[in-house]
Amino acid sequence: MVRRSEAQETTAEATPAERGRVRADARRNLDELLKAAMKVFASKGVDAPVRDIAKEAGVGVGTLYRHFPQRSDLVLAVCTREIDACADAAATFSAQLGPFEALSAWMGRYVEFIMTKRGLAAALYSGDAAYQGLPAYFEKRLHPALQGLLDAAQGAGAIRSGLQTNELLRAVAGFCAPAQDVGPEYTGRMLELFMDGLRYRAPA
Amino acid sequence: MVRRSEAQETTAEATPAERGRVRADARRNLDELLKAAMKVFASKGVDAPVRDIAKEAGVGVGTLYRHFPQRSDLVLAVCTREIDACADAAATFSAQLGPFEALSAWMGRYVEFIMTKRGLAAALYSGDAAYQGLPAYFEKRLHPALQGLLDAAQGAGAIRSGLQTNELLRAVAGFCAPAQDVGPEYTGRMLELFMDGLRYRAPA
DNA sequence: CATCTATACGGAACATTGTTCCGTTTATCA
DNA sequence: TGATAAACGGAACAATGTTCCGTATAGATG
Repeated sequence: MVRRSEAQETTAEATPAERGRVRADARRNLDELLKAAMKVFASKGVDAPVRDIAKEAGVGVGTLYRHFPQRSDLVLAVCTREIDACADAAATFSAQLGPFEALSAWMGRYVEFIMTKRGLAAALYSGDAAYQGLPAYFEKRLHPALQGLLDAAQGAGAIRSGLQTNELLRAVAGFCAPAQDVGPEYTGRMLELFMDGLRYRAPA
Repeated sequence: MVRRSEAQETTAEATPAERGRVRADARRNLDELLKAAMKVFASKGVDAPVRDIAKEAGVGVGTLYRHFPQRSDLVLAVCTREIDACADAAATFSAQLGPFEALSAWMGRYVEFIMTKRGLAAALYSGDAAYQGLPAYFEKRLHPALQGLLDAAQGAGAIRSGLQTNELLRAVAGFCAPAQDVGPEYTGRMLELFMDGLRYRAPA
């Protein structure tokens, strides 16, 4: 059980990637792999075979393992990427919509994110050391994103106050978890209910 | 994806086991397998290889599969058994200890149960159809067990009222989940804190 | 443009599992 | 004691993560 991707390198030699000179095909393949993994994970869950991902990316398994020494590294990379995307969507919605609509839209986006991660919760709770850092990253990126939206909506008097940001994230993720077989209408209805709850005792 | 262990048999023929005549060695091996699985799951987590369990039981894999057609059936059997044991402990504690002490002791027992199930949460959240029924069984057995202890302790004025039984079960399981590497002192301290909370505003 | 070399690539081969199959053993009964 | 249905053991198969190494190529150099 060796920890990879440590912060400090023990050798003085820098790898090519660290010197900033990466061959074009290498970078292209890395992108293809991430795209492919995102697609395959979404359709077959995070337990999908590596070979499927390599094939989808039009690449050999050797190449996959060159970029992601362990299967879990790939899962990690995809998750990080999608957490980032979800967090960044908050700013977009804020800029384009009113406070409550932005909040509501983001919650929908968040539910979408959770739903594409069938089996991820399993990995997180498995105690596998490879995923130890994920919950912290999840919190680090998603908490501020939601916090901003909540503050704006509360400032506008659109929703009640006294809400715990983390609890909202957890609750929504929670009621999505058992929704794997029941259709997407379920999560839609639940989220709507939830959002209505938020504005039930709103000042305005 | 065929559902096994259906309630109704499609054929009129009854298997020997159903007629009540089971060979002695078969029953003995089944017991050995369950004991072995409990031990191996506890030490290596529920992802332990079937071969390890068969070896621990002193039995071939064929025999294991004769009794448990799928790996998940064995996991299921062990879980059911341990849920039962945990639920039954409530009555024992009630009979031997005072209301609060019984509650406290059972909570300790419950934490112990949760902790031995490293990786079980993963299985539960994985969406694997084999484990669909487990959460319901968990609730069915553990909720009444805790409810009785709470009622007794509340009746004696030892703890506050207005508690949601399911929430307590969930919360305790929740703070045990991330405790896989940190020593058992952590869960001990947390549970103590938790129990103190329960009696903080107690009538007596 | 030709050549050279570090880097990356592909996929066969290996290791670790879950699962099946079938020849052998044995408990039970007459 | 012999017959036989039931159970047993473990080799063999299949799926999947991971490693290895011969081959191809991007990019630098002359």
